[in-house]
Amino acid sequence: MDVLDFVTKNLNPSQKDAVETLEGPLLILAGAGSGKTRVLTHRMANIIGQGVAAPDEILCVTFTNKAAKEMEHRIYKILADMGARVHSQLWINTFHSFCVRVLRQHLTLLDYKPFFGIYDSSDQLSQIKKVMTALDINDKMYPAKNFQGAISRAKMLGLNPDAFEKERKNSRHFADAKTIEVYKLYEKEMKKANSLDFDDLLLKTYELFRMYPDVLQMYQEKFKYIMVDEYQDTNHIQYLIVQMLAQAHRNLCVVGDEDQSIYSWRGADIKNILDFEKDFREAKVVKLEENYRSSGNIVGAATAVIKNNSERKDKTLFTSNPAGDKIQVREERNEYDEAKFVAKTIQTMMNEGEGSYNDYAIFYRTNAQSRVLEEQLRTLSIPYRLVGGVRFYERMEIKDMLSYMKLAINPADDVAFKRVINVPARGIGKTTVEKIEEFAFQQNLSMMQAALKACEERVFNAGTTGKVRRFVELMGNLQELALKHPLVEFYPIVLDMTEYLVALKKDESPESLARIDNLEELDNAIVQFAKERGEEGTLTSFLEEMALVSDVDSLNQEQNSVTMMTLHISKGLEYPYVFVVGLEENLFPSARSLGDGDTEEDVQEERRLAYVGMTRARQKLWLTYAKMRRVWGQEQFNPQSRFIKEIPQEYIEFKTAAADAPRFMAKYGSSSYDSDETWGRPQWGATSGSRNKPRSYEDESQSFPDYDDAPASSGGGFSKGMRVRHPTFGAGTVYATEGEGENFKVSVMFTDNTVKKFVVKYARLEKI
DNA sequence: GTAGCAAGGATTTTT
DNA sequence: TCCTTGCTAC
Repeated sequence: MDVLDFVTKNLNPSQKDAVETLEGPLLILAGAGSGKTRVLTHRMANIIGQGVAAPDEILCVTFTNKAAKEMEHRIYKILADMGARVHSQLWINTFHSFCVRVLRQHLTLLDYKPFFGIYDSSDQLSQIKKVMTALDINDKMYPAKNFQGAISRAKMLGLNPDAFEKERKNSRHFADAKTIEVYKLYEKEMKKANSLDFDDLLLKTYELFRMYPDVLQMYQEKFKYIMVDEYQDTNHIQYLIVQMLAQAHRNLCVVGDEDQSIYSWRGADIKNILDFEKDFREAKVVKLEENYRSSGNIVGAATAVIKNNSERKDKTLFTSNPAGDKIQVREERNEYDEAKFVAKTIQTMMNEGEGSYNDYAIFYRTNAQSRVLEEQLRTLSIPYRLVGGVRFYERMEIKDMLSYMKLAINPADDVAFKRVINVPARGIGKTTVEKIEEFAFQQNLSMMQAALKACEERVFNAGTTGKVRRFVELMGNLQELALKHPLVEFYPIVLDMTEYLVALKKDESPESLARIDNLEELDNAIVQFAKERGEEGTLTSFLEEMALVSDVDSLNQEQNSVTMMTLHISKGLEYPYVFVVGLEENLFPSARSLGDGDTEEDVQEERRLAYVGMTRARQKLWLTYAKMRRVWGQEQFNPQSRFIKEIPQEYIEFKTAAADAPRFMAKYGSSSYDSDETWGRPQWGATSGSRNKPRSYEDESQSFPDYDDAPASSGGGFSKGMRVRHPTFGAGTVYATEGEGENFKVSVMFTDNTVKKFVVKYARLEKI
C-alpha cells in the first residue's frame, strides 16, 4: 500500500490534513481527546515513510517522559506495520532530556566537565542556602525559596546572572541587589560542583547555541523536521530553543491546546501558542475539533465551561458520540461524606460489574484532599494508588543513596557531600560540616578536597579528624569501585560499605522497614534499567535518568486499582469513570486565584484546569462538593464552585445529601428550587453562562452525624440560613446551630467566608 | 552531637 | 490538622 494511504487511513479530514502537511510551519490546535498523539505519530511515520527524512533527522519534543515513551512505542508500531525499515534512532525526548543529550556532547565548551550532575529543586534549595550562608544573608528576612523562585524565573526567561543584572538595571523595577548577588554566587558554586539544575539544562543549551553558532548549525541542519507537543506549556527559554533549531528548515510543527494550559505558574507562556502565527507568518493552522473520547454530555458541559475564558483561539469541540449519562453533580455535607460517596459509588458500580478498578479515577485540586479519600477507600477495601505526592526519588533514603552514587562519580558535588557525610550517623556534626564548608570557601575547594586538606592540616581535634578522614577514605574507595564495577554490582556495594542498610536494620520502626523496602525497590529499578539499556546502562546514565524521571509509577505499574491524582497530573490521561471532588469556591478555583489584584488570568487558568479534569472522562463524570470542609483545622463553608454553575442544566443531574436541605424546603414551603438563592448560598457576583433551572432533588441523608440537627426553632429564634449582623464582624449567614437553651450556639459565616461560632446568650447578634 | 519539642507554614509541580 | 524546620536542653 502507498505510504500516504497507509498513514492517513482511518483519519478524519483535519487529521489527514495535519498528517499530510510536512513542509513549513504548522500549528495544530488539538482539542481534548481529538486524537492528537495519533496525528503526531502518523505524521512522523509519513515523514519517514515518504523518505523525506531519516528517523534521526526528526526531533520530537514532549513534556513528560511518559508521553515520550508512549509516542515512541506507538511510532515504532506504526513503522513496523508499515513494513518500514528503520536505520536510525528517533529523537523523541522531553525538553530536558534533549538538552542533556546535547550538553553531554558539548558542555565542555562551556567549561564544564562532561559528566555533570543534575540537581533537583531540593538540591537547588540546599545550594542556595549554602550560598546565603556564605553571603551572610538571613534566611528569616530573605527566605531561600524566594531566591530559588527568582533565579528559576530568570533562567526560564533566558537570563544568566549578567543578563539578569543588566535587565534589572534597565527596567524600572528597583534592582534587587541581593538576588543578583545570590544568583551570581550560586552560579559559581554550581560550576564548581560541576552540576546543573533543571533550568540550567535549558539555559545552558541555549547559551551553547548562542555562543557556538557552528554547533547550533549542526543541529539546525540535522533536524529537518521538528515537532513540539503540548506547545501551550512551553516557557520562554524552550520557545527560544525551538525557534533557534527551526530556523534552517522551518519545518516546525507545534501541537497544543490553549484551553489546557495549566502551568503558567511554572513559567509556561500561553502567548507562545497564541502568537505562533505571528512568529511564522506563513504558518498553516489545522484545528482538530472532533472529540472521540467522551460522551456528548461531557463534551457539551466542558465546552460550556471553557467558553467563559476570553484568552483563547476560536475553536469548538464537538463529538458524534452518544450523549450518555448526565453529569452527576453531588452536594455533600462535608469532606468525609464526600469521600464516602465516592467510595460507595465505586463499590456499588463494581458490584454491578461496571468495569474494573482501573477504570476509575479521582481528581482533586490539592494533594491534601487525598487523605480523607484514602481513608474511605480503605474502609471499603477498594484498592487505590496515588500518583504524585511524595515522589519516589524524593524520598530520603533514595536521595541518600543516589547522593552517595553521585558523589562517587563527582566528588565536587557539595550538596551530595553535605547530604551523606553524617548519614548514617558517623559522629560528624553540624559544627564540623560548617568548618569544612567555610574552609572550602576560603581555599576555593570542593568540600571533599577541603575535608581532606583540613585533616592534613589538623584543623580539627584528633577524634574528629579520624572520623572525617574515614569518610573521605570511604568515598575514595567508592570512587574507585564505581569505575571497576557495573551498576548492578555497584549499588549493593554502596549499601554495604556505607553501612546505610545496617543502620536501618538496627532500627525496627515501621518507617525503617518501609525505607528498606524502598531501597529494594531502587535495586529492582537498577536491575531493570541495566537490562533495558545493556551496554549503556551505566551509573552516569542511571543517575541522569533518576534525575529526570520522577514517579514510582514509571517503575512499577500494573495493578488493578482506582487512581487518585491532582488535576494537574491528570492531563493527557483518560478514564471511563471520573470523579472530580472539592468543587468549591476558594478550593477550586483556589483561593489564591481569587485574591485581589490581577486575578482574571488566574481564574482562567483554574477554569482550564476544570476543563482538563472534565475532559478526562469517557463515559461518566461526577462533580462533588462539600458544604463544610476542614482546611488546616479550620471549618470552612464555601459555596459551590462557579465551574459547576457554568454548566448548563441540561447536562446535569443534581443530587444532594446535605442534611439541611429538606428544612429549607419546609421553611420556604416549596418543593422546587427556582434559583440558587434558595440554597442560602452566599453569592460572589454574577457568573456568566449559568442558568438556574429547577434541579432535581433527592434526599439521601440517612446515616450522618447530627452535628447541627438542633431544632431550627430553638434559641432566640436563630435558625439556619438567617441573615444576621455582628457589631464587630458585620453581616453574615447562620450556617449551623447546636446545643439547647443556655448553650445554644450558632455558626455564622461572614462575607469574607470566615466562620465564627457564638453562644447566642452572650453574642451581640441581631437579625437583619 | 543528638534527641526532643515548639513554632510556623501550608496550591498546583510534566523536568 | 499535619508536617517540616529550627532551637534548646541534655
